[in-house]
Amino acid sequence: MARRTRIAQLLFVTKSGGTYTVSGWVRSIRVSGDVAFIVLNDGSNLSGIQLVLERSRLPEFETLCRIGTGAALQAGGELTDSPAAGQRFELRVTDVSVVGDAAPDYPLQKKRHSFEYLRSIAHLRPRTNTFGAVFRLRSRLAQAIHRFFGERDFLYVHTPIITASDCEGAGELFRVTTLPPNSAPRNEGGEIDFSRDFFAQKTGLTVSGQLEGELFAQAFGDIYTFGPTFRAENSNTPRHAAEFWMIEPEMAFADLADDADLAEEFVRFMCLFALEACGEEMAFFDQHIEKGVMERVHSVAEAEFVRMDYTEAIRHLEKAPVAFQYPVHWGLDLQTEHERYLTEQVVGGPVFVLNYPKDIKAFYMRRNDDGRTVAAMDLLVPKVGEIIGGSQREERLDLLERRMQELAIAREPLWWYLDSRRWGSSPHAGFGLGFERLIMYLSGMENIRDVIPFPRTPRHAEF
RNA sequence: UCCCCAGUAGCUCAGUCGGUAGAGCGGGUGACUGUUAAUCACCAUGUCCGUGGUUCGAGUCCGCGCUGGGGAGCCA
Repeated sequence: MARRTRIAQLLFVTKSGGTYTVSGWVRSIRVSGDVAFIVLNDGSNLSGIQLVLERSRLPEFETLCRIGTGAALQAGGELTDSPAAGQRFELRVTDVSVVGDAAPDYPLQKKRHSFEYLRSIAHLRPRTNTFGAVFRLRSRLAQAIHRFFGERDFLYVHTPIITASDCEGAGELFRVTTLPPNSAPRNEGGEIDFSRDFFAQKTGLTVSGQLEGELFAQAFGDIYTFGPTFRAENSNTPRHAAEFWMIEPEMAFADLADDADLAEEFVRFMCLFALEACGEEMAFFDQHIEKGVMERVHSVAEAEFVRMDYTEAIRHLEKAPVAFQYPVHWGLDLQTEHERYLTEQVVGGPVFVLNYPKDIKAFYMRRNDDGRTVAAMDLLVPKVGEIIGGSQREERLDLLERRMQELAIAREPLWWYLDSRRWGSSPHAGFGLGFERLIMYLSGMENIRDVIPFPRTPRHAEF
C-alpha cells in the first residue's frame, strides 16, 4: 500500500501545498451536489482531516458517495487551505480507494452515544472522539511514567504476575492452576492437594508487586514497577476493576517524608505533562467531559501539597459543621466522605494525611515511636479523595516479626521478605498508585471502565 | 455483597387515570455547486428485559428473576 502520512503530522505543517496520502476511517460523509465531504480519522488526533471529493475530478464519485460511515479509506491529494470555517486545511482528493467498506448497520452513529452503550461495543468505541482522546492520553501517560522515573535513575523492575504470596490482605486473589476443576487431586483431609499443581503450591495473580519491589530497592536503591494487577473482589463501582495497572516506586535509605516528596513531584509532573503533551485531548475533556478539568489539573500542579497528621485530620473532622454518615473518632479509617471534606473543605487542594493508627494499616508499615501509629500516608485530592497510598516500611526484623505474629500472618511463606531485614536492612519507603485512577483524575472521566481498553469487572471478560 | 434507580424502534428517550405504541437521531430513497452532528421531502422499523400474577383488558399495577447504572463496603 502507498506510504501514508499520519493526519496529526500532516496538520502540523504551517502552510498548504504538497500532495499526501492518508489512510483512516470515515467519521462522517456529506454529499452536496457535485461535491462531497468526508471527515477521515486515523486515530492520530481528534479532528481528523476533511477530504474534498469533486465529481469532475473523480470518475468513481457516485460510488464514493455511497460508502458508509466507518469505512476504511485511503486517499491521496493536495493539501489546500479550506475556504470554509471549521478547519484550517483540507485534502483535495485526486485518488481514492475504499479499502474496507462499512455496511449501514455500523453501530457508531453520527451522534452522541451513552458510555454504557459504548461499553457494549468496546471493539468499536476507540473510533469515537472521547475514547480516541482517552486512549491517546493513556498511552502518553504510560510513557511519561517511564520518563519520570527514568530521569531520576529509578530502576524499572518487572515483578511477577503469578505469585504464591497472598498474605498481604490487599484483596482476593484470582487462582492460577492447571488442576482439572472437577477431579483435582485431594489430600487425606479431602482438600485439594496443591502440591500436585503446576507450581507445587497454591498460586494466584499478583495483587501488588510491592514485596518484590522492596527486595529490588535493597539492591538498586530506587526502583519502580508499572504493570497489571488483579483483584478478585466483587466490587461494583466506577472506581474498581478486576484487572488494572499499578505504579509502585520504592526507595531505599528513605523515610516517609521522602516518600511524600516523591509522590508530590510525581503528581505534579503528570499534571503538567497532560496539559503540555496532550493539549488537544485535555481541551476536549474540558469541553465535553468535565468543565474546568484543565483549570483543576493546572491548580493541582501549582498547589503546595499540605502535610497533615492523621490525628490532626481527625480533629478537623470532629469539629466539622457537617453530619457525616460515619461518625468520626480517633482510630477510624477515613471514609470517602471524610477524605473529600479534608481535601475540598479544610485544605482546598492536595493534602497528605500521615501517620495512621497501626490497627487500620498493613503489617509491613513502620511503627512510629508513639507505639500506636505507623508511618503511612495517603495523598488526597479534590473530587476523588485518595489517589496515592504509601508508607515507610518496617525495616526492623524484630518489630516486623512481632507485628506479623500479632496479626497471625504466617512467616514461613515470606521467609525471603524477612531475609531482606536480616542483612543490610535499610529504612525504605514507597507508594502505590492506580494508573486508571490517575487517568480518570486527569481526564475527568468518571468510570474506570471507560479508561481501560477492554475492562474486566465482575461478570465482564468479553472482548 | 448491601441499598436505591432504570430496562419501550439501531441509538437517546416520551408514553397521562390500566384501553392494545410515539418522537428525535440513525438507516433507505430522492433533491441540492462548499458541507461542518449539513439541510429539505418521502419511506420502513417493536419479544415494551424475562417470568408468574391481579384485571374484561397490563408498556403501565404486584411478586420473583436477569441485566445495566448510581451509592456504600473493599481498595488502587
